[in-house]
Amino acid sequence: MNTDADNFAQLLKNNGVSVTTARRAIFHTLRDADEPLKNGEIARRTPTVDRASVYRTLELFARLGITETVMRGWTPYTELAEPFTPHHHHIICENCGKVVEIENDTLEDVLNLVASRYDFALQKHVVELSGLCADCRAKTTRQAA
Amino acid sequence: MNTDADNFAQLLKNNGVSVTTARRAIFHTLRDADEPLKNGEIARRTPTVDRASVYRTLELFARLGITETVMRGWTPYTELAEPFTPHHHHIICENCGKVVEIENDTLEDVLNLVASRYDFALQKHVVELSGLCADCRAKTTRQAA
DNA sequence: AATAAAATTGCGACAACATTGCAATTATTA
DNA sequence: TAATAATTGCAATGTTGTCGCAATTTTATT
Ligand SMILES: [Mn+2]
Ligand SMILES: [Mn+2]
Ligand SMILES: [Zn+2]
Ligand SMILES: [Zn+2]
Repeated sequence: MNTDADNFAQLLKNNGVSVTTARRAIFHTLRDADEPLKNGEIARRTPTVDRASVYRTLELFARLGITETVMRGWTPYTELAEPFTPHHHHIICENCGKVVEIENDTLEDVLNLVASRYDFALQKHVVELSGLCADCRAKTTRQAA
Repeated sequence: MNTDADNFAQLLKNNGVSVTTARRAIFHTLRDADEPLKNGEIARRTPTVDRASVYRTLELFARLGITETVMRGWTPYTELAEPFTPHHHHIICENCGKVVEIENDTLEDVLNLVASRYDFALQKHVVELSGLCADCRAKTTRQAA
């Protein structure tokens, strides 16, 4: 049986880069978070690693596909990707900030279809939805009355 | 007949904010661009307006739905939205950087469906695809041979 | 286990990006 | 056109991301 940490180390080796304590530390920060984090927040939660190294590492992780980065408002958020988290997207409540993970095969299929219609071989995609959750809708409706 | 500039002024009035030269200038910069721009680039292309005001204005525009902001790499890009541009998304070639605009109703439908499945009333969505365009695929294949 | 070579890190300085309070200016309303 | 309210520029400051280089850590080799 393989732990995530083992797979992570293996992945680094396969790509010919060193397995270091800094990289492990940042990986753990990401592992512990249950939501995408701002890059600065990753640095803050990994005080043993210098900020410059955090950025270099996040760039490496992104290049190796260990992480994905999405935009919210004007801020990039990073979280673990495919090998360490099932592929998913997010829908965020504009009112209360609640974040729900989305998994939907039809959506994935349509994205591939669209790409091929424009003669592209799809490699990556970003999908971020936002709106009002059921709770907030209920509250808002009540207020309006 | 209504020009975009008229509609823009009207939209501001409807929302109870002033129609100013600074706002018009930034709107024109966006109007003239044929691609999403980095926020700093918007400031550079609108030298008559102070950078601080540019940011305040972009925030206002985003709030009123005049613009949309999408993330590329770790950088936010802004462009005009719905009332001033037909709703669309982008697919970008990872190799040559070519940007193609996407319009696809099925995609829009699926997004709404997915949102409602998670009990959200969809208000906004970000979709950005990337991969290899036909040209770059052809070149790459040839090289591999 | 010890060593040499290579890769990564931290440091410190810096540049770019973004935000803020407030006085001066401009837009709106009457 | 005068009074009021909203917006702007300015200038200072915070935040985020980048870079070169010497010190440290990792890896490969013995
Ligand atoms: Mn997907
Ligand atoms: Mn859409
Ligand atoms: Zn909510
Ligand atoms: Zn291409």
